[in-house]
Amino acid sequence: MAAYWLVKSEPEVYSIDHLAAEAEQRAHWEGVRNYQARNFMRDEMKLGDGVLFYHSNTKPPGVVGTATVVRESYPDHTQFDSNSRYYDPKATPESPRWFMVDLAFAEKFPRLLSLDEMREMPGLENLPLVRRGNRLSVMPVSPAEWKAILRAARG
DNA sequence: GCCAACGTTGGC
DNA sequence: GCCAACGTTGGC
Repeated sequence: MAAYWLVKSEPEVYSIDHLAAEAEQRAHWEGVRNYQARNFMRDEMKLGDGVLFYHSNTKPPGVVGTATVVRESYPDHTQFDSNSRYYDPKATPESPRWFMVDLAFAEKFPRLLSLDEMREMPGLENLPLVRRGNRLSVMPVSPAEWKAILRAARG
């Protein structure tokens, strides 16, 4: 059975509309530079998994839609590119440190489901997103949480 | 723009 | 291997 995830992105950098506008509506999920988030992508995200798309650093922050994992993990090429803001001088092609998956656009919700609303919803207490001080940019979502969020966001 | 939270780095 | 300094995230 497919698993579920949530990924964060600053919409000014990369929004769900950017993803929907890509060729074939799919893109590399590059630039993740946190080990815990990387491990989820590298080891656990599987083809066909569902992904909640969250807009951070915006007013208000919240979940705006969903995507699907269409390619499992492989090295993030931006770690080798000294011109990239994601360059990592300690990474080599022989021993890559950072990984990414490919995501395809699936759905844009009729409205943004805000972080505040999710904090009020029963059943999301264990979602890292709603925890104070949380900074994880890729996190697992349980089937029950997924269902509750979709129901609330679709109205 | 501020700043709390927290992950990472590097000196020892 | 500890931990202070530092940098980043991300809500507000």
